[in-house]
Amino acid sequence: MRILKPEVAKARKEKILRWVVQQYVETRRPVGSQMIADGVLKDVSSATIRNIMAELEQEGYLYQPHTSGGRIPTDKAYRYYVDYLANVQKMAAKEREQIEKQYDARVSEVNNMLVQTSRLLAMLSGAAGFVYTAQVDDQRIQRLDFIPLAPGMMLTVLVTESGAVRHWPVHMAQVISPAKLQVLSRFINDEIAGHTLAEARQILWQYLHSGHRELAGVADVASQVLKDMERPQTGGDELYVEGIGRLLENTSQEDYEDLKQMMRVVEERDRFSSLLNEKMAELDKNNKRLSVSIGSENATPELKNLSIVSTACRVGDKTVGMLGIIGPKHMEYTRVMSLVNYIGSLLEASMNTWNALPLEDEDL
Amino acid sequence: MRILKPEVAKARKEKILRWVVQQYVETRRPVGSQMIADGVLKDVSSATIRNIMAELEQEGYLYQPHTSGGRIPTDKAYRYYVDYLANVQKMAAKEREQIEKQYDARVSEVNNMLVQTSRLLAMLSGAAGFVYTAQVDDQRIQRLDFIPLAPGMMLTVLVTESGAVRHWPVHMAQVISPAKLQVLSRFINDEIAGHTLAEARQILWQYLHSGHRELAGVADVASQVLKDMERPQTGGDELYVEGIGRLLENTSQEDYEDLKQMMRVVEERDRFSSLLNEKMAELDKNNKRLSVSIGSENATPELKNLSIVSTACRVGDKTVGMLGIIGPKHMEYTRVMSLVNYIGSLLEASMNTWNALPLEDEDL
DNA sequence: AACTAGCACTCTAAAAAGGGGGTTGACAAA
DNA sequence: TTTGTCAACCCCCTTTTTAGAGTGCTAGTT
Repeated sequence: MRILKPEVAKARKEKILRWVVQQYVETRRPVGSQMIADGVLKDVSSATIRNIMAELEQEGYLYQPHTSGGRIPTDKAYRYYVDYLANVQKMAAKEREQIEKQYDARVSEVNNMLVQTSRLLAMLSGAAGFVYTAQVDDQRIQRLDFIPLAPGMMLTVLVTESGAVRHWPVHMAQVISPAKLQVLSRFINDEIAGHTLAEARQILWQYLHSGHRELAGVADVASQVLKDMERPQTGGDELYVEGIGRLLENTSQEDYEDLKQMMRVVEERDRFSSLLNEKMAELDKNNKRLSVSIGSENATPELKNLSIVSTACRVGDKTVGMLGIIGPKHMEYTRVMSLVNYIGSLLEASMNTWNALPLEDEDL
Repeated sequence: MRILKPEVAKARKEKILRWVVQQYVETRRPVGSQMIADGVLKDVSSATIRNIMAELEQEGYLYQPHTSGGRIPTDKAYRYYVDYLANVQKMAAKEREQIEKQYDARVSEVNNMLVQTSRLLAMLSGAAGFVYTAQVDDQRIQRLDFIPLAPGMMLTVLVTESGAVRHWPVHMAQVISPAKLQVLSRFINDEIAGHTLAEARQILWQYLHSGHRELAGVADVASQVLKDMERPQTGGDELYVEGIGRLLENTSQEDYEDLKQMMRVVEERDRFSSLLNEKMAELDKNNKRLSVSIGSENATPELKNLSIVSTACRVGDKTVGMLGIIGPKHMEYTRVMSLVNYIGSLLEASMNTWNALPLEDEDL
């Protein structure tokens, strides 16, 4: 009689778990003991494996969709797989290079960097890719300008340090002269560049109420602008999702229902963006970058059969957005994780170079 | 034997055709002679109807998916239905009112009018809604401004008369001072407001080459700007598509394949937008507003099982974009057509009020 | 104790078989 | 020109059968 050392037993168990996950991801069929015995544990009989699988089922890593006919991984299994088993491999250098080339080509050729990035994510992952830029409220402002459109109307244009541009029309109570707008714009940009929008409001409010002399002539306009800046949706967030079609293609009809539910969540942008905001906050708290939410780990029950792999984007010390992919629970986590990770770093680099060259004083 | 007057015969034929279309749209099942006899032509036997249907099949309006088991309308039948049989009914006043209320609520509350409009289209039609704004090349410009970001970089912001805003970053060969940008911006806006982008290029080029004195100090910047304005994608088009999820929900699994193909076309924005551009040109040529493309009438074979109902948006005498819905071939054309028509008029009105109040000279 | 072999049982997915319903074409009669 | 009738047809739905894969259990082996 042999007594198995605990480590050996554990290693074998993990090996089986990993194999079940990988096999299931690949074939989309429940995995049986026979298959494992034939495939990866040739020195052990299927009966033994059955016993171990029964244990794994007890512990909540596997379950049988029907009494007899193979087992499939639970969310807990995926989680374990992602955390312990899928060693986050660095991407092959040549693959990295190829991605970078595609990225550069897209970003330089077309102006909308974010859309292009989400498309690239979708293309390379075979799932849907998204890029999200958070509310600009607590991002540092690079410029804030006002473009006169009509006597009672102007366009406010805001540029953050990460290069995000927001613009929105503002109806003014009274007629304002472009000259005044220019004075105000210059004043504001001198004072608030580098501050967040929230701080900017504060600053402007103080100057206004202390009767700052530079603002004397334009107090009326300034107060209008301030009022506009206080509207809740000023500088709202932006969300791009691309490649839903690709997701449809890589998904069999069984998952049709899941996809419909996902679409419902994604198309109600608010739902999805608040989800991402939570993720962002959590990553910040734990000082991590990459987040993987598997099935029921998602806050939204509609996504219980999908997974989201995402990464935070930071400019300076601020998290300004997220990007990632959303796809079926049974995805190639290792590949997708490194992909998201890498493209995230590319986008982050783009955003950071954007404000690498601040305006010099003498230019102003 | 009775001899039927030709008009009567024709009327009956049309009645049957109309009924087949409507019935098929409603039930998604092939329509048989019995059903017609029971439903709408009670004074005629099913055998007679069979004969007439055989004729209709000969003429290419109906076809049988299998030898025995009802007939379904061909694209030609839908076309006939749309052109002659579906009298473009005006929407009921109370429905119009309701739509307008929703439209106003959305457009005033959130700043992105176009996204909101396409969502509304999707919601009310049960299909996917889209709004497209064409290249701004031949739209009249309201404003063209330059925002300095860094010594060698600025953001160009363009506002058309229809209120469309485009912005793109420009890398400058040399360092430019914001002061120069302002001079240039003022000059440009004085000269080109009301002209198209193409004309603006022309004008700027002439001034530059004739050594206009106002441009003397800023010639270097001006030539850079001109160069940028000549890039082909300057002021490209914009396309919003919303409600794909809704389309999924209202579509049975039979059409799964069609939807995937559609997604492929729509997600390759260029494909879809060039399609829309063709439609726009055609509408302009025939001086029409509403366009209905049924199945194989679409230029793209991938859309052979879908229909597009769209309408042109004009500001002044220029067509600046399109909007509409894309959905299954078997849709309620009458309803959708009047819906698209009406929402189109709402958006057009919004765009036209945008520039109702031009800046007065003394303000500049 | 740990593993294996074998067996009876379970369950599914796919194929095969069966029936009901509705349709068609043809033809003869009105 | 229209109608009534009828055999043949074909789809779709349900039921049955079959093959296959997997499981749990038990007794035996190492």
